[in-house]
Amino acid sequence: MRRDACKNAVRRSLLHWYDRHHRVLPWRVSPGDRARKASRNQKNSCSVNAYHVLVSEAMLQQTQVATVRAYFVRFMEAFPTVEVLAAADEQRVLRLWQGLGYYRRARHLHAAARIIVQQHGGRVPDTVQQLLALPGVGRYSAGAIASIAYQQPVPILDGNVARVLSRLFGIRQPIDATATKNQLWQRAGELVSPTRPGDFNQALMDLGSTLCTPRQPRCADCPLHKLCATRSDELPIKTRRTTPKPVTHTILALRRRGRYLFEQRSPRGLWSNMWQLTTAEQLIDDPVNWIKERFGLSVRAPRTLESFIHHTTHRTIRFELLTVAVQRGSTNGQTQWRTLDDLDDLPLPNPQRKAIKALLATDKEVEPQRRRERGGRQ
DNA sequence: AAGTCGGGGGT
DNA sequence: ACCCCAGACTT
Repeated sequence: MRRDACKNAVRRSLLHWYDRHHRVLPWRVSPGDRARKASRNQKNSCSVNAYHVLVSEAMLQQTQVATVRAYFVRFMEAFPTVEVLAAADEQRVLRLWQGLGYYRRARHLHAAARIIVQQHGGRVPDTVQQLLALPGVGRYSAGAIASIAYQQPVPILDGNVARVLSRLFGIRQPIDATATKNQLWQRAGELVSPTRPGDFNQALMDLGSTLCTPRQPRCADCPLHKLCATRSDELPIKTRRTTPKPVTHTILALRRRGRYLFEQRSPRGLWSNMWQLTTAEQLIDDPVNWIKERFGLSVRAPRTLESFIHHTTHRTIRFELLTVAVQRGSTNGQTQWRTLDDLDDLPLPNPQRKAIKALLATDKEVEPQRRRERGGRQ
């Protein structure tokens, strides 16, 4: 009984706060817009944006709202409907995802779009069970799409919500433990508003990202202050921590008549299906021999350009960038010779973009010299 | 239950 | 340096 009263107070306070302070986001239909559309009796006023919600949720996985904004807008301009996305080349989808990270998400979203068109008549499914069957859609995303796009009273649990609920209820167990997560899912399920589930879930996330932040939460401004068991940043408790492993990758940029050799990475693992200059995921002591063995090409001494560090969650990668001039060399389906001013269609990981920038800088130095030399002889 | 998968924001 | 982010998937 007391728990029910508390529950209602949380819902009321949070939704009231959300109505006044919700963030305005490109993929979000504000409560006012929805009411206006409903009053005009527009068909599908909620379900038409389910595709927008699907795309945004894919982009937002482990990625901050501020980062996603521009990517979402560009993506929707390129692929305005689920049909357009389903018909697109994966290469183009990856290119629009370039720089966002976790590239498997893009391929999953693309595959999901094709399933939605082929098996669901182009309509994003509206049940958690059907949503969970889509690639790249897990428990969180299924709940988010069902509640936000279809007003279904189902919970969500992401990093924000876990932090807010752990503080609100004073949950002192580590939130990265499976048992704690299950407990939090249950509490979220009991708490979710039956009348405005989408707004309620988004309100929890907005609260977590603007007031109930990991450090220095603004408890004085919090609508749940009087209901909160913690009112500080002493919760949540986390246990997991991993230190990145230091490794070296060697980029051997093969150059032939102003073009560089690009190869596509494997469909699995890091930067899956993205493109790169010929790169070995180790330190190459003897580049000449390595090229001989790998490509069957005899080359003169390579030139070392630069070395730089790239950080990912699990690795600290030192990239060694070398260039090698070659006289010949073939291509197959996984490789292409490209000029550096014609790469707009190739999805490239950030460190590769950095390497290409360095190549462009040195080409600018080298080219005029050669031209002068040729001119001098003539 | 632990590991893998990116890159940027904030402190 | 470190933690965190509208997680999902594999092992």
